[in-house]
Order: sequence, then structure tokens, then C-alpha cells
Amino acid sequence: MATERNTAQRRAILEGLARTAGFISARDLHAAVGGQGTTVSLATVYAQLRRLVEAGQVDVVMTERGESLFRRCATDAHHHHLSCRECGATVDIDAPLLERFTAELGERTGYDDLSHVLELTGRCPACRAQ
Amino acid sequence: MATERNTAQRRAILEGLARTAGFISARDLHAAVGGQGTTVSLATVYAQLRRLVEAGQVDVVMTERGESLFRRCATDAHHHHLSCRECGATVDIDAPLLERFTAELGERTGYDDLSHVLELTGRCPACRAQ
DNA sequence: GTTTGTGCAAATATTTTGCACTTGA
DNA sequence: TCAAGTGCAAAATATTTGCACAAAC
Repeated sequence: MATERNTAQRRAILEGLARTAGFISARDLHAAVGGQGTTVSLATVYAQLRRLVEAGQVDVVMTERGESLFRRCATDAHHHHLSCRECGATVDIDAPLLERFTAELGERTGYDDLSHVLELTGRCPACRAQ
Repeated sequence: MATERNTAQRRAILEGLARTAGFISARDLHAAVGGQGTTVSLATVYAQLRRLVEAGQVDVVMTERGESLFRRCATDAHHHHLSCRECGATVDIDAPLLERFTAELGERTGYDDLSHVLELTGRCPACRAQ
């Protein structure tokens, strides 16, 4: 039985994920965790993320460029957000348009049990001003 | 104006894609093309695929492992895919609704340089029938 | 004390790039 | 002719792995 050890690095990574609103790359998570007290190697970030994904505690999506993005699984209500790729500021988004879109899609394609992941990134007004 | 030159390599790559039923990786396409008379370098396969993708003549999807898969496609517009989580079958989706949504979002939030990752999964009619 | 996790550096895999050479129009 | 395309090898990017050491239990 593989019991997870409660190491300082694992704690730091879980906190980093908890502090993050949406999806985050391994590289960015590594940077975010490094900013705090503990230092964690990138290899350990990957190792922990892999365990968390296997345990079903973390979600993964692939960007178009082949980069994996991770987030702790949300059990709460389904919603989306837009986050600034420079400063990390996030804005919540009500997406009735998107929900309608998926519903329509099911009818048109014959697929059912549809689910979607939408990750939006951009540059916020403050960062743009610089 | 970028006019595409009709090189032997480009022809071989297009024929390779035409001979392929579904999606194919750059590596496999390179191997398939090499089997025929002409030899084409892997770098050229990538270069041509990139042009074809930019021209909207070829589709790309990402595997879970971050490998790009290509296939010649009918639609020219930017679009996404809905894939069956059981058998992997993929359907093209034109998403003018989504594009409009992101454009609107930019105006409403003041964010610019928006990009999105949209992952759609469901169960296809064939798998549902079982 | 044993087993799991960590960190480093090196390996792997995919894709891109710099640059000299070739070729299509 | 000459810009666009090609091929090679090297670089860039993302992720994994081997192995010695450290730490959790």
C-alpha cells in the first residue's frame, strides 16, 4: 500500500496549488513555491504532480503547445475565469454562452455526457499599462 | 504574399496525409513518406506541417503525452475538437460562438492578448450504443 | 531501520532554428 | 535570377530517470 509521505515539499506544492485559482504549469508552480520559504526542485514538482494526478486529486489539460497545466480538482460549482499571464490576477466569468454552446453541440454531434475544460489567459489592464 | 512552392517534398507529404485515414504523428508521417521513392527530412515534415496548419488545411490535436497529431481537414476556420473519451473518435467543431465569446470578454474585462485552451470530451453514438 | 521522497544532472522526446545549399517559378 | 524550400546538426522546451543522499514513519 503506497502511503503518501507528508514531506515539506509536498506540503509546499499542495499550498501552491491551493493558492492558484485555475490551471498552472509545472514551471510556474515551481517558481511560485520557490518564492516562499522552502525550495523545491523542479523534478520533485513533477514527481508530486504525477502522484496527485494518479490519485485523482489533480486535473491535467494540454495546451496547444504541448505544455501540461495542472489544478487541484474542484468539487465546487462549475465556473470559469480569465487570468493574467503576467501578474496572475483573475476575473470570474459567468459563461452562459459557453454552457449553451455545449448543449447545442451535444444535439448536433450525437455525443452525450459532454464535459469541457476552458482555460482563458490574457494580459490585464495593469500589466498592459507598463 | 506567400505563395507555396510545389516541391517534391511537399507533394510527398500531402500524398502521405491523403493516404492516411485519421490522425498521424510527424514521426510516423516522416516514416511513411520515407518508404516511398523520395526521402524527406524530419525538419521539412515539420516545416510543411506548420505551413499547412497555418493555412488551415491540416488539423492538429495533442495527445495526453504532448505529441501533436495531424490530419488534412476540410474546414479552413479556426476550430476545436470534440473527442470520445472511450474510443478516441474526433469530430471537428467550428466554434464561432466561442470566438465571439472571447472577443466580447476582452472588451468587458479590459484584458487583451487573450488565448484559450478548450478541451471537449464526451461519448460518441457508437460507444453509447454498446 | 526501512522505505519513500528529494535533488541533481543527464537522458529522452518532440519540435524549432541557424545556416549553407538547392530548386521552383 | 532569387526568394522560398530543404537538410543537417544544434538548440530549445517539457518531462522523465538513475542514483546517492535525506527524511518520514
